[in-house]
Amino acid sequence: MTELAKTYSPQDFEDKWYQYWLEKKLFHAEPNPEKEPYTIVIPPPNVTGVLHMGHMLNNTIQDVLVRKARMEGKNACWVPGTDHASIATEAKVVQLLREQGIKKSDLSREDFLKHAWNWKEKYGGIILEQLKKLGASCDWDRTRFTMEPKLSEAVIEVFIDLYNKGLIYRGLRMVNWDPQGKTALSDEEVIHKEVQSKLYYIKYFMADGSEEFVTIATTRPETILADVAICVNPSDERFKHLVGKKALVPFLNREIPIIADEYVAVDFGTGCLKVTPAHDVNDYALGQKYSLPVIDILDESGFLNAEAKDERYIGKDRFAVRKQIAIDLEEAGHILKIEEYKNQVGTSERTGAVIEPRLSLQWWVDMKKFMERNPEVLDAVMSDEIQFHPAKMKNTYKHWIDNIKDWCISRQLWWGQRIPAWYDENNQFVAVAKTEAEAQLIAKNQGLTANGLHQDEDVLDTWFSSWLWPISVFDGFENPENPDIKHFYPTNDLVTAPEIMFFWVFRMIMAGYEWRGEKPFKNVYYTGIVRDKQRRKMSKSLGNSPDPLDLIAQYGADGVRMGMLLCSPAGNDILFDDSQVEQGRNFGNKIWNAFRLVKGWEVKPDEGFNPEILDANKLNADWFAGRLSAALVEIEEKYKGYRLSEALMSIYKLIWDDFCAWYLEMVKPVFGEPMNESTYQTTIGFFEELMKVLHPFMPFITEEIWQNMREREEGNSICIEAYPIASMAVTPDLSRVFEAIQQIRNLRNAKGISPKEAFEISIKAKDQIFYQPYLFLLKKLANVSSINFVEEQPAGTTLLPVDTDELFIVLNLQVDEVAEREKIEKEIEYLQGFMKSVDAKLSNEKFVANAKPELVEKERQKKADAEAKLDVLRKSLN
RNA sequence: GGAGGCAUAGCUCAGCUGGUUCAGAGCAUCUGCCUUACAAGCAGAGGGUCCUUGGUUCGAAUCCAUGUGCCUCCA
Repeated sequence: MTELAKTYSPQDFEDKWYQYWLEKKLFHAEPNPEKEPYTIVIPPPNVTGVLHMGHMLNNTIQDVLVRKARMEGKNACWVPGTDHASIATEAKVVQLLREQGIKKSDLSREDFLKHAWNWKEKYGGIILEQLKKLGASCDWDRTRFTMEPKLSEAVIEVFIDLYNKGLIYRGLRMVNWDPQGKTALSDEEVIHKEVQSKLYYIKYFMADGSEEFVTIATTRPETILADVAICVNPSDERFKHLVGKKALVPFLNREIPIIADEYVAVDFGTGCLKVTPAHDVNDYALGQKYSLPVIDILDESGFLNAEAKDERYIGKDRFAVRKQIAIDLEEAGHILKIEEYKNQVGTSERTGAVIEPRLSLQWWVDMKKFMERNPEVLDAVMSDEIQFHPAKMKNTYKHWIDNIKDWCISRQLWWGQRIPAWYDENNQFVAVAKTEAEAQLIAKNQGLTANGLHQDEDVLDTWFSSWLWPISVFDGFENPENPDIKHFYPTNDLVTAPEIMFFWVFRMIMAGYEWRGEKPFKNVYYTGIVRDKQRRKMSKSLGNSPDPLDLIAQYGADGVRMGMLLCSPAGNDILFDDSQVEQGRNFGNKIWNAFRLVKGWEVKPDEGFNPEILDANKLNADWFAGRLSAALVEIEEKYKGYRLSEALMSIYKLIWDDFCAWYLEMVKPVFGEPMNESTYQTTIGFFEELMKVLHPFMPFITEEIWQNMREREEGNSICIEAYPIASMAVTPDLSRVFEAIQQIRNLRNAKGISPKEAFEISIKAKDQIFYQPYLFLLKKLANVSSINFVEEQPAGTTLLPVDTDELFIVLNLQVDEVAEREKIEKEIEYLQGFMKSVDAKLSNEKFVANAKPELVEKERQKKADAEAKLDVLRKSLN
């Protein structure tokens, strides 16, 4: 490269370098006993997914961690892949088929799956391709899919294993039913939303023909058709006389008993509860307790079935019936009143449909028993064997485990691993087995003859695949002793969103201990949720989410990565705004131009240079080396605490402020002059180190610059360069010199004096020698033409206090004496206040007695410094 | 209804086991600069009763309690 573009344009090189990295296989890892492994498994995005801002954030963080580890010489392995997303994918395929005029019900299971696989082959990899745009350094040779044969086999084996251990059972229970997806959902897949609805007050007349009635409040009037009882609190005086009597269900005139149970709250609604065991979890429990019948009036689509009895409603959707029955009840005089009411309604995470509690036969994991077998699942997190970042997430984790419920794992779908359970011709359960033949064998061994053996029609919950991910991607079920799993497991870091702590994180920990006897990861980093400026969650339906690929096209992947990470401490939501990405892009531009400056220097051997320049540059380099080391230590600390935003901010300031604003200005030759060889080399060396430190965050620009700063051999890359280590060298402290420079610049600003106009200055210093090496620097950066040392303030000069020294400037214009005095007086006032508080402390016997000695000493030092400063200022007033 | 979290500059956040050179950073704002690397820039400046009220302490942004307001999860 000879000519560098004047502005940074990431589009020119980002794709090129990504291709290069792939070609050189820099992201591929094989087990290597010589190297310390560092592993991350990606939270597999849905095959149906397209990249959104959440993915961007999440995967950028993973990439930062894995790139840093790789540069540290670890055997870094980031395993990518996707999950099959049962409901979402099946819904997509059904939709696609419908557009082609094909109904799912017209297809056999096999044919449907063929369509589904076709769909997956065609669209399933999109999101992984998008991750490449972002720079994700995944080991693509290891890409896995939760429904590929090996992983599916693991799922089936795990199911059988758990069944044999007595941890899985089949049971008739109330489940969350998605009438649109026509499947059961786990509790975690139900999203509760507040909705505005109506509370209907309905009269139920007594069966004895009297005029008496009870009033019941409900938001779901259509369910009265499934009522089997009315329940009141036994202590409720209003209804005591009615307990044991019977009431009539409106329209149906079914006689239902009035029972009493503590469950009913006296002060809620009317104090009377209608009991519909088939359509409410709590009612179901009540029904069980009092042996009440169960009348299920809804079919799998949420339409009323024949059990509803009333012809007006049979075959109609529940919401249509709700409207209609309200009108009919009103006309029939059963409605006392209707109130506006806010309540929580469960909706399906995938389809958005309103969930119906529904009684159905499903497969469950017995979580309590599981936890009894594996107490480490909780203990490991509480004891920080597995560390959560931020740690406060531990509370939530514990609370959830303390209230754990069984996990419903069957789904009434086709896309997924089919449950390996077998039934006979009467649909009686026979066995859990991998194949029909094995099931037959089991039956025989139990002395059963199983005719018409057939497999369960349902598939397993997608999370029942995902929870095995850290093990299954390394084929740890197929061959638990294989070199991959032995080397790469347990993994190091997991980066995920807080809302899937229970869906996924918790269950992976369960699986880890159950099948490997070992945690699946050492650290869990919870990202925030990406929101817009109004704190709304970014979502497709709101349309408030920018397309990450558009952003990358506009600002470059580095800019987007930087913009996202600058404002996203672990566990905090990120309020996304384009301006952040702009800041990232601007930073890229800054680096780009610094590189242009350095590359543009004409370099000549040190011989023949003014020794003053050579000496000064040597000092400059020493100073920056010190800054760099200090920053490296600081950055390392932040990494250790998973404070990536802060680490990035430190790097940002190191490059922008220390390197560009100070160091480069310090060594920059005057216009037209050459740069001396040794300083040039040192500077390039610094630049190289800076690029390495920044590389995990901004992989593309750092590679581009790194490749161009020196001759590189084919196949080399900054990706695999050694990460910089802090040195211990003692370095000059320039803070007083910088302060002097800033004071002078400040003065120019305040007085409106051009930076081009050189000043003559005098210094009254405690230690003149100190300044000697830096006079050249002071002149250069503050545009000072001459410096001399004095004992007293020369006449007609302005004083600038620098630490405890005094700086005098010859100003060729009228000084505003009054303003000047005011400023100094203000400063004196502050220092006096400061002194007072320090004195108060020092004269407080209890403080001197109780505080640590070094603290007291510090206070004394403060006092001495303040006194010296006050001295300077007071003198300047005279 | 239950559990947890949060409250510091206009915005987003730091502030570790209490101790005024810690009230701080970045962005935004304002002022002055088209100073030959960068206007995607340079040099500066202003801005906060650390949510309220109590308490513990020699000393509280920091610990405790109360109230208020927001958020998340669960029912």
